[in-house]
Amino acid sequence: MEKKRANPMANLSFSDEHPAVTATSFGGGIFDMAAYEGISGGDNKWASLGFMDLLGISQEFIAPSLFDSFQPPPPPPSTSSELHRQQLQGLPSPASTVPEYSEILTNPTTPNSSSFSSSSNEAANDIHEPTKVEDNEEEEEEDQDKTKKRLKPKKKNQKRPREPRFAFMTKSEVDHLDDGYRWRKYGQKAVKNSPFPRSYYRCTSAGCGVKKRVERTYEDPTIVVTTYEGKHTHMYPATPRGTIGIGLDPSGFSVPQPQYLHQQQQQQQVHSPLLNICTTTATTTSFNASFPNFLQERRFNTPSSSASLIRDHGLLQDIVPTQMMKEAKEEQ
DNA sequence: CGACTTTGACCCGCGC
DNA sequence: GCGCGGGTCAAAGTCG
Repeated sequence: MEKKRANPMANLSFSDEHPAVTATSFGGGIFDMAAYEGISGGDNKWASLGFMDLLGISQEFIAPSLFDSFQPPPPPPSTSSELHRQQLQGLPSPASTVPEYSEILTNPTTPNSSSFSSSSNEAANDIHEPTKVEDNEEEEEEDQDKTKKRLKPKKKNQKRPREPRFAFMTKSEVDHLDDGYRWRKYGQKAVKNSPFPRSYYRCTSAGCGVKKRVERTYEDPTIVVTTYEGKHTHMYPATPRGTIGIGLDPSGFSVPQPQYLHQQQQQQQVHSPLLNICTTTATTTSFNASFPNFLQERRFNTPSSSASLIRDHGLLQDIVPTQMMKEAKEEQ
């Protein structure tokens, strides 16, 4: 049984064995967290920073246009798992605004280090609807011998187009980080050249075909590589797992507390100049997945520090180039 | 009892 | 064609 997925902060401890992450790769670039922490005093402000904060993206960048096709934002984060979720959604993190989440302030944790990459492929132009591969054919075959598995042969000569993928690395002891959506595990496979299996999850919402792969890197077992595939076709769950459905206004968007806004402004002023996100060649052709939207927007809006994007060919080594891993290690 | 995980089998694409 | 590896299915088991 997988008991790691619930998002308890207790499962995420980087204070001692895993000292503060000093470098985070971001799509091929390196985000020097050590410099950040030196400025910030090394406290747990990290836990209250959203990914947009880390990028130095102020709320001006989170214009409505940016979220035209975006998922509604989540409730305030209670754990780093929720920080993780907000990173996925490219949202500022309205941290430490609700008493229930005060534990986040008492845990001397450092943030997860995340490395993002995203990709698409030639067939990624129309992925707005979940792929419905099998329909009537299958029902007709239901009466057939049920002792055999896989009675429903997939349509031949019909390549199922791959959804664009969005992969990132997270330093976490928790395998399945709670990003707010509800996932059902539908498979697990041993990964070649890795002692850690790869888990396959699917969004449980009806009609939503978003998938998620979770695996650990064999080079650094503390790094979890999560790959999202597809786009959610539903609203953000009102009461996601392990979270409380608060902080959402009727439109589904969270309303930052004044305290949060103030905190964020301060942090941006201080930390934005420290971001060192190197630009590499972006080969991604389209971004129809939800998650990379902010990256794309970022690239156009802030040429001085654009996030780099890499293709995901479906394998870990493609998602996370070895060089990137080495760089991250050397910085630690 | 529903939701979810586990796990072995199966399907498919790809390289040889 | 064959073998390998990735991805998926679905029955059975587990949990709350």
